[in-house]
Amino acid sequence: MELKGDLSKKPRHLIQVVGRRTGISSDVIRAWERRYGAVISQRTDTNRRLYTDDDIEKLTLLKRAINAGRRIGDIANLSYDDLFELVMGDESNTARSYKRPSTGTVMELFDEASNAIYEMDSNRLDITLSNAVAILSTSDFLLEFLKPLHTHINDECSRGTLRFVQERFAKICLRSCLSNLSVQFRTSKDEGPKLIVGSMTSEQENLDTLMHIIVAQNIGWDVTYVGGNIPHDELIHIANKISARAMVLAFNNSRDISRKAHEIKVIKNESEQRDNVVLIGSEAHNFRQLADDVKAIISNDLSSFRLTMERLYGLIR
Amino acid sequence: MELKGDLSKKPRHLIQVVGRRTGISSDVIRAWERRYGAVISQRTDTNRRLYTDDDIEKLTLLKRAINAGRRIGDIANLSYDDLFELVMGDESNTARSYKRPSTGTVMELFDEASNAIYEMDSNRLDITLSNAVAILSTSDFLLEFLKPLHTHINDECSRGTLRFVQERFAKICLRSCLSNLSVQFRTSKDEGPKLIVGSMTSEQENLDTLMHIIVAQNIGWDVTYVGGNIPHDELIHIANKISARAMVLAFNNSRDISRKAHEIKVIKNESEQRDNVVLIGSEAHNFRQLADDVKAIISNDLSSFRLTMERLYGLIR
DNA sequence: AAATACTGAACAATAAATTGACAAATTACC
DNA sequence: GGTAATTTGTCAATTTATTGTTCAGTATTT
Repeated sequence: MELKGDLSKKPRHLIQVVGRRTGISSDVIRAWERRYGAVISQRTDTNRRLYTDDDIEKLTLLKRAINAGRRIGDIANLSYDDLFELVMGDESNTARSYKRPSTGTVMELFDEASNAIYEMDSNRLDITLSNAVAILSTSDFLLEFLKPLHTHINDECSRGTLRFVQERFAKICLRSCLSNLSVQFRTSKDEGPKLIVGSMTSEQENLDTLMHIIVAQNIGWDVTYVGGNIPHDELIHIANKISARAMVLAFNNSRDISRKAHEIKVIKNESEQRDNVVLIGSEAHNFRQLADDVKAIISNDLSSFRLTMERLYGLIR
Repeated sequence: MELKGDLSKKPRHLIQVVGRRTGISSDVIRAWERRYGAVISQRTDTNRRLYTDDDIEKLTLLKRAINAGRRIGDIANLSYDDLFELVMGDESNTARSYKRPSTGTVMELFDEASNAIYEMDSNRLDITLSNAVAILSTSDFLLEFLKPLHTHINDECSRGTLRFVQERFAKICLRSCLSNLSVQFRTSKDEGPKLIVGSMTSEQENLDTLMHIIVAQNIGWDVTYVGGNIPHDELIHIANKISARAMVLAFNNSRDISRKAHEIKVIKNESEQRDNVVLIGSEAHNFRQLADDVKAIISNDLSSFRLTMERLYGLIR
């Protein structure tokens, strides 16, 4: 079914909506129009700006170009296609040297979220989280915002500054935000290679695992998440059933190391795709030796996980 | 159950009810009718407005559209279908293609979801769930679709037709859908009375509890959910901290009945709002005697829970 | 009799447009 | 290397449009 018909050509988005979707403030959108004619909107009878879907696309490209180091004055009046070429070139060259959003913004969001958690104000926390998603790029959101927030919560809690119920409350909100994000990513048109994510018996669910899922989806993997406490034979079953190209196992609990090690071996042997098992989580390091033996991969943090999954993705494609 | 049966076409709801269901104040509903002809209601012989279920649906969509940044004047006189497209586009940040099955009865949706679970196809399950949300009214979605699906999963699993990993996979998808829905409901400006939802030590999180949360939000409660395994003193703390007007406790585990009974008493005594404690879940019946003594309320199912919470909401307002 | 609902008008709050100014950062130039 | 010019995001002041809320007066329901 084609959605890109009439609708996307129709000017129908208010400037605030465009601002929220592109992460560009309304002031800037207007300034770009005034100064460079970047995107010239239609107007309503009463002079309100109305944008098309294509306008939003172009603004998003402009933002990406700026992130890659371009200056708005130089690129504002390029055609969409030229802009697209430009961005593709820039992003492949500058790889990951793009400019981070000013630390001020992240700090403010962080403080806001932290206060909302302390006050247990779920509305405010939700709003702050979705603002952060809107303003930051996905990897900044995870690496610069959510991951630090998560460790902050854990620290405060073990220090006693945060009560148990506050921790639980916060984590439920974060989980909800992450699973929300994950669903949004899921509905992409072309199906990527399948990835199973889960963890074994005696391993609970964990927010970090969800963050890893987002990263993998961001790369293009089609993720199936099965949660924690899954017996290894069940993991093998689902992996074969949906023909997964890789499996991610999360370890955050130091109990039963030897049993888990054995089960990892079994998974490697019995699973049809033997190559790609990735171990993540704070306790994954326990399997370093084993990983070498059976050719599993260990990823210590989100960044290295991204690299790993990008590499695997490239190999499979 | 017939989806668009006779009942839904019959004008039968007073404006007050519509206001509570949609979260739009009666004044605003009238203003929308007068100014933009948003929803033109039937009238009784004596000029009272009467609304159909479909009217409520449309108003709900209008509210969602406004949440997404639309202005009522621009969208009020769109048809239901156009409005639907609009909202779907707005709520998914990227214009993604929702297919809208025109004849999606509950049964078809149910089968589709059930198959997706067998196949462990998370994409299909997600899409089916969001279609169900879109097509059905909130209470139909919960009562006629999700609740049956949930029990179906449990049945199949205990019968052995469904593997453990399939159950877990399905429940994670449902949880994600529910928490997504809950966040969507949350973003209303006017703050309702606060409600704490959680459960005590040795009580795990449960999908049914999430469904109850949606129902409460639907009525107008401002829900703070803290999950399972929360010690009773922590529950008291958060209730007082955010000045909750009521507390919902979920019981789905038959262990430690007497300890829990004692803790309920403590909560009733020490909490500042003593009147409103509601016990839900499959094991809530164990506290029938106690509930009479300390004036707590027991709700066995979603429907009775809705009534209870509507009554409480009315008392507080 | 009290609560709820209706109408129409007035009011208040919010959001947007326009214009101009400012400051931080970058670039150009000597 | 230092200074001037340019670029560009942000903000304030003012005006207009939109929209939720309130109030007064009347009618209906319980």
